[in-house]
Amino acid sequence: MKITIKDIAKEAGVSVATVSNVLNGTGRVSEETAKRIRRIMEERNFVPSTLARGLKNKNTQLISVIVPYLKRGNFEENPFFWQLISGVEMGTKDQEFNVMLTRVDRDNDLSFVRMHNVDGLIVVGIDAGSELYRSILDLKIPTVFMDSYIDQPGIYQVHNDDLLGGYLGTKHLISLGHTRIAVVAGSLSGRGVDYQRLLGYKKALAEAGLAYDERLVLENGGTMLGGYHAAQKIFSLPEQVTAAFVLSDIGAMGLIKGLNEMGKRVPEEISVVGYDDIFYTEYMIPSLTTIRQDIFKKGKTAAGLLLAQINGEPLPDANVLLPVELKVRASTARVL
Amino acid sequence: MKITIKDIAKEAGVSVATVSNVLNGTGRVSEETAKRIRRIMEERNFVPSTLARGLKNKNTQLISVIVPYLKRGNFEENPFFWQLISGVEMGTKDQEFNVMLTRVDRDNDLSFVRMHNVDGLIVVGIDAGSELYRSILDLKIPTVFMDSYIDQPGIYQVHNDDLLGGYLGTKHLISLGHTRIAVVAGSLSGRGVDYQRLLGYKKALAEAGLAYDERLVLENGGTMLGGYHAAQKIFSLPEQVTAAFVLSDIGAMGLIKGLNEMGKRVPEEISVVGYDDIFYTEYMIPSLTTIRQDIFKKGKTAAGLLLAQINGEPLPDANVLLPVELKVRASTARVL
DNA sequence: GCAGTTAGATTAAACGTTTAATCAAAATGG
DNA sequence: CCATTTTGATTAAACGTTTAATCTAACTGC
Repeated sequence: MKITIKDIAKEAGVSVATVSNVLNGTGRVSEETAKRIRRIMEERNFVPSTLARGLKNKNTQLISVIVPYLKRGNFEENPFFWQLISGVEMGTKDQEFNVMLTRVDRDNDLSFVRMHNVDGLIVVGIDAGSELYRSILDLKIPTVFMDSYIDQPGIYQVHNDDLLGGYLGTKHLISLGHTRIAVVAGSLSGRGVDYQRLLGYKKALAEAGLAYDERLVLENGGTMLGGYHAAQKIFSLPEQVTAAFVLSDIGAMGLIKGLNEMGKRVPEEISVVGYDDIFYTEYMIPSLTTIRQDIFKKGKTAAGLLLAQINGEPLPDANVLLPVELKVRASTARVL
Repeated sequence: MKITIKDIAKEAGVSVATVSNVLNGTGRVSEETAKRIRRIMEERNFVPSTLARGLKNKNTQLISVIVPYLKRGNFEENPFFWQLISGVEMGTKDQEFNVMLTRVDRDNDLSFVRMHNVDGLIVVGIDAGSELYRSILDLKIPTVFMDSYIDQPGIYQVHNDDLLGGYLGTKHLISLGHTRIAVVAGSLSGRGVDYQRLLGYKKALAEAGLAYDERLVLENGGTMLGGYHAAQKIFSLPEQVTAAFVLSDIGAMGLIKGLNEMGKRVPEEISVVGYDDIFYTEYMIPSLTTIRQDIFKKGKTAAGLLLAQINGEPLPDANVLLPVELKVRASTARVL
């Protein structure tokens, strides 16, 4: 049924080794024979089995993106991840790698990596203190970490400048006259992206001579629903805030909806800044002021780093920091 | 390095065949030996190589979802696909299948299927007249088609009741007093979902004694931007419409944004109905009246059908029709 | 006590590649 | 013209499994 190297060899009247050699450009094969073999492969529509190849030389052209601990829905609702994965996919395509989708649950089960002999891993937003992190390192396969701020040498990492992002968003609000600015973070446990962004927030406050008030910092789990519920919380704060910096666009979407239902007008009564610049920001009503990070590019960069690692190429930099940018749209306004 | 069946065999003092037998529950192995082997496998954290397995018995526990011809961005922006893929993933997980992500471009390159010995395919929204469709059938591997309305026996298919969806959305608008209802379809070439939904639209019109006016039917390519641009088009129609039925929520999002910018108020001046019920419908402003199809379930169903096919189980039905439901929210109102 | 069955294992081939080790013939050089 | 090198190929082992074919010893029934 399936056409193998053996069939090609027989038809060309050579040994399988010769076919393998033209396939890989190894060994010595006369141009004449090579041409003939190539023609036959073309005709017969031959595709070498990655399985057999992988078995022999331990590579499968398969990489996997791991997004730890995200509950169902929680993962799907956030375009961030999809843009990321899409970027990864694009970054691997030219080298004929394929991307396997894997959600790793609390069970920390990574057996799929060895089962499928995955060549490399891209891990998003993991806590360096977690058991999963240890397990991943134990696999000893090429890995690129993303959005994890791991403080350990020899680890390949990709980040956007989260501190700067936190700073820019806050500064923008301050420049509009806001002084009481709530922060709605996804999760502040660990030393991840939100922690960095909060550092940026603090920095901007300090620069403007404003005091940091931790009561203004909320957590929403990075979900729409969390953002939605944050609306009420924001108005039960000790002192009235005039702006909110939500550390995900998805959360901002929920928050604005909540505010809307409470009769609070954005941006007239309260300004909102998001984070990520997902597809929908321009289409939201009002369109969302946000911190843009090029997620697609981030995915592509991580893929590049991973493939270089897999191919044993010398890496220019093991720690890539990508830029962020403030996108001012209609959800922020000068304070009255 | 990697621990194989051979290592287990040696440690247990048996042959590899015996280990393989306890692994698969085949052959005859005394309970005593089996226990010992199982313990050693546990201790050594043994994971059998899917590669070697696949090579021997031609299955790889790998399936692939194919979404044909979607341009970059166009794919990522629509949560429909992610929900679908997520559903597929969930539907395969218990059987230890993994999902490979593959975007097939105009080049119709399906070589990854044979390269990785993919066990089965889920194909979304393909045109039965296309070359790609032929190529897929030529692969002769288990396949489930989704949203494709293929008129050919022996093909496994999953749909939501698109005709009913088109009917319900239209009827809802009619019941609110609307008589001039624009349709913004993604693409009406071919006999796909939008065609079916349009049939439903026509049916509802006919039932209400309203004439079908094809000038009211627009195409937006199923994108946000397309929906956005449709806003102007709608107001250049020969006669004023009071409602729009957009055949994707994403498109509706764009349309509402466009209307908003034109100073048209939704739903006061124009009602909008979407289609899909993606995550964001409840969070949109106004929240979107739409036709709900359980996309996640659709993915899961397709996965079930595919796995049954792969496992050679008798299939209850090769043509599954899932229900749809009208979700009335805030984007539709009685005509003035 | 013996033929026949059964339980519990082993052997070896096969899956589709790659690759190191060989080999034969042709080309080269002095 | 012979020894050496080069060219163009082949052979065979290996990768980690599965599985049909065997084999041996123990058990069964009469």
